[in-house]
Amino acid sequence: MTAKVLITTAIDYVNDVIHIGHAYQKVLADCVARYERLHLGNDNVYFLTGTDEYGTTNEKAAAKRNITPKEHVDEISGLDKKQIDSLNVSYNRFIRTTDEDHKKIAQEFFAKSLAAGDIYKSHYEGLYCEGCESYKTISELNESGQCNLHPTRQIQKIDEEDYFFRWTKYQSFLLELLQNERFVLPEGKRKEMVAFVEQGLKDIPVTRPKYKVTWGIEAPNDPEHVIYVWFDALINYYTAGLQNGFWNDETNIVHFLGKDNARWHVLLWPAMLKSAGLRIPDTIYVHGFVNLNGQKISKSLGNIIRPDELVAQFGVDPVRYYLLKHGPIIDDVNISLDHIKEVYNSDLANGLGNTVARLAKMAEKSGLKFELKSFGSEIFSENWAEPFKDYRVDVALQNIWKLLSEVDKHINENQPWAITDQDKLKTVLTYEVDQVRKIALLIEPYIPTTAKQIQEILGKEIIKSSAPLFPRLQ
RNA sequence: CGCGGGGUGGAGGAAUGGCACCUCGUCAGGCUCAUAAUCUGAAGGUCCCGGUUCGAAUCCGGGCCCCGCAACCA
Repeated sequence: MTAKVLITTAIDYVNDVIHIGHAYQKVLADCVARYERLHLGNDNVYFLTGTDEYGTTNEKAAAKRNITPKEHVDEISGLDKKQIDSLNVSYNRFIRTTDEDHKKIAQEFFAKSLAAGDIYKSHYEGLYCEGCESYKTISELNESGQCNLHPTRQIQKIDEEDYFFRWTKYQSFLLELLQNERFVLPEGKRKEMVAFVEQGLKDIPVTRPKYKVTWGIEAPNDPEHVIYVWFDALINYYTAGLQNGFWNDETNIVHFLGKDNARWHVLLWPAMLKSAGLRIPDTIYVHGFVNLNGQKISKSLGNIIRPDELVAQFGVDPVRYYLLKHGPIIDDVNISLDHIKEVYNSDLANGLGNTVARLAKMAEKSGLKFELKSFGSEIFSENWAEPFKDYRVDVALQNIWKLLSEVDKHINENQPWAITDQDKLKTVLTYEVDQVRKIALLIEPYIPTTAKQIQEILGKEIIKSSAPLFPRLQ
């Protein structure tokens, strides 16, 4: 068992503020990070999230708004951070690829790969639409080879000098790496990746000429080039991990990301690390996407929901609870406000909140004292914790709710309200109070604020009832 | 024949050859500590056609339907 763990999310590109789909990933990683902190201790867990800020898109967006790229990315990154904070995500660092330390370390990384002979100069040939001002692949064009959005313009053939990364060199290394069943989770995604490598990789450009893009980290070997945005972005994990003592063999390194990012993280990133002679991550966990009312979340559909809007409506813990229980841990899922409300009422109001309320009331009425006990580390080998090995926070949560349901059953079967014998009453209520005290600990990774509230209500020798934790929604 | 995922009671999800399971909802009953709560019980299901098998949601063939991806949108 490794003693330390580094948990990362993908860093979000700042072309737009993150929405509820991105937020799922942060909450997922946060839940795992909080679990690991309970398990391994705060100092042995490092949790990283942040923003990816370079590239032409941002340079152009800034020009359009008549501000500098830096001003543009500062603004969006700040808004992203606010969204993530609204969900009570306990990152150790919010990294930005424009941070000074990252620039330096990305250049050093690039230099290592260069020294290994894996970066070479060549021509990049591609298609370019002047209307879109972006590169196109053949599949993006219509039958007559024109851009769908600008069919009147002639597609330009671009042939520029770029530095390329010898991705092909690492093909067999990657296949070998993919033999490890824990390298990519869930299982289905690993197989997709194997299939992709088997089709054959192609070396890719890792720099852009400065006369086209200035908003990037300068290539250490050539002041006329900047490092391609994806190459630099991946390095963020190493930037933070290295400086905090989490990029080493004592650390279990886990990346959480969405399915669209799988190829880069599973196939390019390990090849880059290998080339630079650095440690490869242990597990890349790939989750699905969130759909809203059966539709893909997108700007053009105009159906974007921001995390803080949901938090304003339901509260931070209910949103976290919902995402962790019903989020796209493997496959895509569909969410709706009605479903969130339904789950809020059944699991939180009728479930957890009601159980705490009925128990607190009976404990108060009894006038008894309930001694405090502490729970040992053995609780992490119990059934509820098992699914965390595969990051199945949803299954672990179901197991925790089974414990809760057992308490309700126990109350109904023993009818503490009808017990007149004080000793017997104490035995029954003590068991039930202790069970819920334990549950309050187990839910900390999921709904930390509520966990604290329950600990305040029940975590005392003299228990007093209090207002409902989750008032029913009509 | 570009690649891939999927179709399970009213809703959402499990189950990869062996009695179809869970949550929500619905219905009936119990209880009264609790937020119209909670407990017990019940009804209701494997997209269609064919095949393999003692046995198929699961494997094979065909069909219908949904959804992703196609090398920088979690």
